[in-house]
Amino acid sequence: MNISTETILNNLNDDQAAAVTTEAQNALVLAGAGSGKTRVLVHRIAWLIGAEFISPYSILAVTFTNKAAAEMRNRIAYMLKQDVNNLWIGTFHSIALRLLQIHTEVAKLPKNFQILDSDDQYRLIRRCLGDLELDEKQWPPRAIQGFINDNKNEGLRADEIENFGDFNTQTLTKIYQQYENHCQRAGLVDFAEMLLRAHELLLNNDQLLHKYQMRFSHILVDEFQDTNNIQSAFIQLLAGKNNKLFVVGDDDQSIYAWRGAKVDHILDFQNLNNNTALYKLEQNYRSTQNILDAANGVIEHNKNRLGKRLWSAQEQGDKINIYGAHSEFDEAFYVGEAIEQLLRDTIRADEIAILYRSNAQSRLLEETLIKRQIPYQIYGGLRFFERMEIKDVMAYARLVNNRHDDIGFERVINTPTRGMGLKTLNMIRNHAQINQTSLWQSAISLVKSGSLSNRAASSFTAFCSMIDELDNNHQDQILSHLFHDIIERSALKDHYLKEPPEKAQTRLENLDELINAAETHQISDEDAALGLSPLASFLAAVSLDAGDRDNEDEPHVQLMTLHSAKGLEFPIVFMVGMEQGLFPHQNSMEDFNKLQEERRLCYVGITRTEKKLFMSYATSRRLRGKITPCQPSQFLREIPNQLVQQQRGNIHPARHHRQIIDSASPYQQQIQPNTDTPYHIGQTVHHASFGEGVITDMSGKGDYLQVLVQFNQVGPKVLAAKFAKLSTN
DNA sequence: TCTACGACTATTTTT
DNA sequence: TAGTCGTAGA
Repeated sequence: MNISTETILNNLNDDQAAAVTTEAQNALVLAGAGSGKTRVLVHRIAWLIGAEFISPYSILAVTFTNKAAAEMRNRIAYMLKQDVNNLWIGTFHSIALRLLQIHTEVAKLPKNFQILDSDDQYRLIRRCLGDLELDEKQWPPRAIQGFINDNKNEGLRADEIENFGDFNTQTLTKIYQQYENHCQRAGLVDFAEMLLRAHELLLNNDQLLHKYQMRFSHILVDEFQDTNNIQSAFIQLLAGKNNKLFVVGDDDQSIYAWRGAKVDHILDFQNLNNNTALYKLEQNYRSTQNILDAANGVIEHNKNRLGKRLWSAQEQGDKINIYGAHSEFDEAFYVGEAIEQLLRDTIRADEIAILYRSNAQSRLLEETLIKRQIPYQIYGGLRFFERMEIKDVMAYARLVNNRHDDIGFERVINTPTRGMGLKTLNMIRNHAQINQTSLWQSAISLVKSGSLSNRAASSFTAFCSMIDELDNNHQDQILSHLFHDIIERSALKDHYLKEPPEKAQTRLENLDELINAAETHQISDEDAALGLSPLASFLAAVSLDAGDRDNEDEPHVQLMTLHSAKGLEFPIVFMVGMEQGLFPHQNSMEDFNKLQEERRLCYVGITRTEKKLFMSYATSRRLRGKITPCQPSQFLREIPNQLVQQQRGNIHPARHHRQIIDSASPYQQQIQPNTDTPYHIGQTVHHASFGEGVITDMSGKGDYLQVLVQFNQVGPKVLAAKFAKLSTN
């Protein structure tokens, strides 16, 4: 080993070093935001290999995203200056998948089983509903999807669900069962299934369990606060009584309870695992003290915390800017203006992030940035491998790989249209359902028995020979050739070209990108060892790949939801839409636990900031088509007052809407300079539905003019003058 | 098979 | 308001 222990401990603070060198069997590292969490994990693994001489082969490291896994692997290799290929490091899903691939037979899966993404899963569920002749109105596929995944995350199979004679649960369970049968027959594995089946694989096979328990003497888990029940059970099972568990997490950053993550796992870790040493990392290397104080101030309103208080050796820094806008337009204008100023002050665009609670908020901000010609990049939305054209081509590829892939079959049997409409497809489905075969098989036998219409029969025969030919021509195993052929021969290209030119253009570009991806796909040693063909290896890799590619050429302002900002950091952060009902979100406001999660989300947002934080809210906003008066978010008030620099407005709850009277926005004047309004305070006005009232307050100008009207019948209302059509008699 | 229109809905998302 | 989705009708 060519690395000294000093090198490993170099540049670690005392707490970090203590965690890295722990001799306790188990360790729980509570790592606050920006406290060097990944660093500790990387150094811990380096320490195990370099100082304790543990073989990389005996180490398992688990993360939640591919990105985190890749980063960790690189940093370890860089530090140790050696290849760490035999170190198992990956996401829960990729590790589970690997186990299933190695032990397909024991796991009762066909050798060429396929992965279902959530869109595929949704389609399959709808098909199951059709099989069972259930009405989608009464049994919404989305809800069923939730039911199935929730239960899988709890480790429950359909036959293990208690229904207590409840009809609802009985039906849901029946659908779950039908879905499971389908998957089993067609060799399909969804994301939750991967984890569940990998867990069962070890749980039900003492020999295998023993083998892996003997192998992985050291198990490390990142983002432990985000584990769901099955993930936690999997880790605990693998760790057994004797192996060493090293988990890192932050209870204050748990923001995924709504998808099954349980903070309890981190809260209970010490009780569950004897000999656990606790380490807290509270020194933050990212943010100024003011930002940390603000974050601390907010998160302290939560109960049941393990308790941490971030501090920084950095300067106090700037105060937090809070801007009270009149409307979402005013807010966007403010953000645009502020960003332009920052860019003039030599801040690079990619040093700036705009964070919001929900995706819908991005639109107006985008428009503003476009207008000002500020380059930006949006995170989220459709991922590369989820795009329609990509999934279409992939479906052909899946059929080439495995004719019995029903998901692929359903997707492209009539795309582009080839005269195999709903009627034919239903016939094929029924026949398959009765005979328990794949759709492909079913279609072949229907053609043989002459049950299909001539048109359908001949078009299926043509489809068949196309897939076969693609397969035959692919004997050279060069993926890019295959994908090129698929795109040409399937007539998909012409199909997309019928769309509006701009759309078609993007689609074709994406297809080129897909050929690129195929060309650069490298089959890993493990995949090769498993005997996977390049195609099979590519299909599996794609299923687990979010496929977001970073935009490198020019710096862009980053726009994303607060959720997707987790784990990232930016010198300048804008948190917009800080309003009751939007953030905290309406659906989370009444429930204590949900509100706490929203608060943690706010904490995550604030702690993304290195230097300067701008927060903003609007006193009125168009929500679901309706202009709604809004109150500043309670989280704004939880920030200690002395840290705040209030740009305009007042974050304390309005008394009789007094706050909208205050100074007009300097930014608004630039939109609509000095437009005289036809209204004045004290004026009597008439509204089509609210009736007669008196204007008691006004703010904004021009298109953005808002009036507070005290109506005789319905009381006070804030109205946008432009839309309210008030008559003044 | 394609188009048009009405109904419905509207947090957060990795794998 | 705006976008998606399913169905009716040509």
